[in-house]
Amino acid sequence: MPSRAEAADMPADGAIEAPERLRRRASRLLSQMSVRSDRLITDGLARVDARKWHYAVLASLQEYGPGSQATLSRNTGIYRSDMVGVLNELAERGDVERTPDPGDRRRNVITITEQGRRHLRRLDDVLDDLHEELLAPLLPEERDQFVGMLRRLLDHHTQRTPPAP
Amino acid sequence: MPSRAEAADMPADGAIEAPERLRRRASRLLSQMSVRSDRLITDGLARVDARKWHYAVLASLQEYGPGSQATLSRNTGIYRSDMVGVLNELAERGDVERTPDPGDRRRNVITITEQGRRHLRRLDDVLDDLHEELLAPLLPEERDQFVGMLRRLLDHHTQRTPPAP
DNA sequence: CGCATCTCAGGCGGACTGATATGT
DNA sequence: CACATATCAGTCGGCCTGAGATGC
Repeated sequence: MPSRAEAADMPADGAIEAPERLRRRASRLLSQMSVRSDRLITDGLARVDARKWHYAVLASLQEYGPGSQATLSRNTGIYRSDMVGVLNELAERGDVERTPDPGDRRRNVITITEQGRRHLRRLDDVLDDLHEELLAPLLPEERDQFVGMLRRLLDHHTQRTPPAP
Repeated sequence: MPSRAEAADMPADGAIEAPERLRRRASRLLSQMSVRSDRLITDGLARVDARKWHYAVLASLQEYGPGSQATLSRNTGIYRSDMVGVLNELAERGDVERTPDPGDRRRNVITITEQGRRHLRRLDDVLDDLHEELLAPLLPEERDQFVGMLRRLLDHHTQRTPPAP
């Protein structure tokens, strides 16, 4: 399935005009932009028959080496429940191998294959292009600022806040 | 129901560490940040028994005056299909009134009530606080930059791109 | 006629929870 | 025993499609 309606139904697209009040709220901009970004990435990866979860897992394996599914889950932000399916797909494609850990028989050790590495390189290129499109309106320097701010925000909200001793 | 697990299951939360590669991708940061932002806002509004859609509709009515559901849908980005339910809730609470348009009998004219205006003011205050929390790590000047960039990105990706004559 | 409006009924995928079996 | 791991089943709300009834 390629794109979306493009027709006489959508509200957000075709965006005639939005109240200035709403256009000031970072939360709204963030969620709307996230939807569009996700679409761009998902569609773009679909064109080369890939999914973003694949990229996340392969990148994590490349960077940290083989690991258990739980570790992968922590590194990528994919729920353990969902990780199962992602790894099934990747294993089916021959991008990773799943073998029991001899040292801890609860675990599977996931290893990236040579083919997985090739695919990762490919996906990195595709993603570079897609991000070029995504961030097109920003100057190179602004892109860095933007990414930097997002990082800081994310880090801040990723810390455990509740328990204050 | 208030918050989330907070316990020994989550992957994204508790974020031990994420591959640098993934932490550079604006699309990922965007979507993760959007999830957290959404949560903050949704939970915060829930505490005063409100939902973000309510705010969007009330703000639009306040800014542009009474309108049809289709217009509201275009202004807020809420699908017409979903608008029905949102307006039912708002009407039930007495924040808006839905009356048939005498001039065009297909339409309903939605009008904000005095109570709706009060609630909108209240929600604006709540949202100010929540955004203070959301953007806490950024300096005031950076917040403006951040919002400005998001706007530019959103505007860029909101234009109809496909049909190039 | 073609088009817009309101409504309901549903699909789809992502973020999550819970339970279970296994093992440390 | 408390805890971690892998798996499966299923919930929930957001985004979106489609179709029907009414009216322009």
